Amino acid sequence: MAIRPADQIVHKAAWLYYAHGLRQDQVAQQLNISRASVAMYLRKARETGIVNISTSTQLFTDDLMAREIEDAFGLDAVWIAPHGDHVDPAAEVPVLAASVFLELVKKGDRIGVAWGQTVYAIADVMAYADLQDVTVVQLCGNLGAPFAYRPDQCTMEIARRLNAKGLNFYAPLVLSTEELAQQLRNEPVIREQLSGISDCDLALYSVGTVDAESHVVKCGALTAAEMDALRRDGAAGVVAGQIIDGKGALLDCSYNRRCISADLASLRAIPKRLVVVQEPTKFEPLLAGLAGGLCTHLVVNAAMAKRLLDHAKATNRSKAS
Amino acid sequence: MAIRPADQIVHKAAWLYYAHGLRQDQVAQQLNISRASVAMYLRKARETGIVNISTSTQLFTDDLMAREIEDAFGLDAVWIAPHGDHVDPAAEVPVLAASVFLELVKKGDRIGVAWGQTVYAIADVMAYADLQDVTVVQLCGNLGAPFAYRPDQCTMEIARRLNAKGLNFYAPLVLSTEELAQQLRNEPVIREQLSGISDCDLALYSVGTVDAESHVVKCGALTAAEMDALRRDGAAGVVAGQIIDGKGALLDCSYNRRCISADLASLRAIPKRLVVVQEPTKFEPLLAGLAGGLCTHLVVNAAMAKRLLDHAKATNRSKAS
DNA sequence: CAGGCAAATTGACTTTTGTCAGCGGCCGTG
DNA sequence: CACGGCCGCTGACAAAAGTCAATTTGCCTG
Repeated sequence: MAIRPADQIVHKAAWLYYAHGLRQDQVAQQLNISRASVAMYLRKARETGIVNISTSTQLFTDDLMAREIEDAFGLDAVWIAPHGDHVDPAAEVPVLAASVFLELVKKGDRIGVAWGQTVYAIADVMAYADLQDVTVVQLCGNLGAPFAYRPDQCTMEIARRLNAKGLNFYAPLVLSTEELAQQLRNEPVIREQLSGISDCDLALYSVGTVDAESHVVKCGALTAAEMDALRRDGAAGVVAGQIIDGKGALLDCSYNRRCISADLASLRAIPKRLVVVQEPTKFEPLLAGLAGGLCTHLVVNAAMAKRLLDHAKATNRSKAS
Repeated sequence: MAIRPADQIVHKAAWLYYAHGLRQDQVAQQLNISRASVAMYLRKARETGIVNISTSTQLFTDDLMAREIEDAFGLDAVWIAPHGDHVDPAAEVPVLAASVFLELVKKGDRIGVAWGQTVYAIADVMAYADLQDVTVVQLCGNLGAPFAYRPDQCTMEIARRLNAKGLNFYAPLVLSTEELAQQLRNEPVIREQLSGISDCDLALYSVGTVDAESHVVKCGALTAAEMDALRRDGAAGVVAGQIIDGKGALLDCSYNRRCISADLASLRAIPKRLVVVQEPTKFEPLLAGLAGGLCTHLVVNAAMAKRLLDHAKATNRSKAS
């Protein structure tokens, strides 16, 4: 991607301002344009990722609790969003997750992205970056639902923010028969996408609940009654559109067999698996995901962190006795 | 390195301001401090690398000339600083080099740094970063000279800017006898440092001239007359305090044998070797360095770029004829 | 525990930056 | 070639950020 001539001036302004530390009026003088234009160009530079402003997320890993969770669950890194000592507590987890995500991405990476409200919220607050040789791939099939957090939207939005290539997935998440799903999985286009998943360097997803509030129910992939039945059969959470049991293994059910999504083994083959959980109701699903080794890097809020730790301690005690 | 409690507030302020996009007065309100303090903390955050602001250097690689030089000399990447269409043309190369350097550094890297005016100028304008697991190692022995750009100063300053570990080199650059140099090289402390050089992921250096203006002459390691003699014997440039011939090989001379510095083979073992050249007089030395494969990434100004290209074309023509 | 010193904090002021309505040029169209 | 719509630029004003002297706080010492 060659720089368009129009971007040249944006780049120059950004360079003089941010790299050389000139003031806007000096930049304006230098480039023979008005200062107002400089201000505009600078905004554009920030929105394009020509200029990158990032904040260290160390504060949130430095928590003692984060260390304890890392140890208890064998994770590589944990970030804990403190509870509401600031204006918009709901935004804290996504904002933190977005920063963490950008910290984990490297040039040339291939990134798998699933879907859900949380993932979309992260995309929405993510800073712009200029990672042209990065590829963002969709981890699971699509839903026709009119929600903004559809798999393709999540992938596209993140790709847009990073200035990266977005690789979409042109198949429905769930089909009506197992046979059709199998056939579709064998289609070259789909097969290629699915087999490319294990080559990712980084994955981003949340976990879903297995109740009437679940996205797969809200999007019409399953009825609330069907979901209830699955829960009685051991369903504990949803990852990349698929239902897992309490141990984090794929639940043996028709729904999963009709699903076109990333194989759990492929997910586990991705070295960095960033899981972000926000809602308190997602405690059990998260435990399932952790048990199944679907997570190496975790972002949660303080309340969830506490529950995780309490759970780990309780489990240890019962083991010891 | 645990975060000191004093840094906590700096971090929080930076987080609210840069990650959440609050205004300074809102941050002040949130943290129950005055806005003036917030402004101060934010400055501190930038100076500590808690907040990172970086500008893409694409503009400077996108030049057609840069591509041509890459091809002509087989380099991985070339950046060209445009000539003085801006206030401080002398600062352009160091500022660009500093940005490029920061773009090339990755977490966990080991970085070799040589010395010289150019290297120090780069360190001096380098943005602050928070790369705690990075190690900066000094590539060559020290000089007692009262210049700011001594090897240890260069290493230390860069380490300070990156918040990295600085590994200094406690030996003189040149000794009076070859025997002593050899003995010193065999000292465990020194040997360890020297053998660690090839493990670097990135090296930063410039090349020096072989005249009375050379740093090794100005610092008293060689007299102007000795340097003259060496030039007649084929000396073409100075890299990490050592003298190389026109082909970029170590010149066979007493000075080099008395020198404690990075073995050229070790330098070549470093995957990314960033060479930065500013002064026009360094054309021949640069050619020598390029010929010796001592450079993979190059930052020069437009005038130097032109000379390099002209030289390459001339060489090609004479080859063809 | 008083005194003194340095560092941190703040209120008030100045400088710099963000914004937006309005102006002017450019291009496609009738 | 005139017209209208659109885009990008600018001037002027409002908002936000930077700065600094004065003051407070915390801390060490005698």
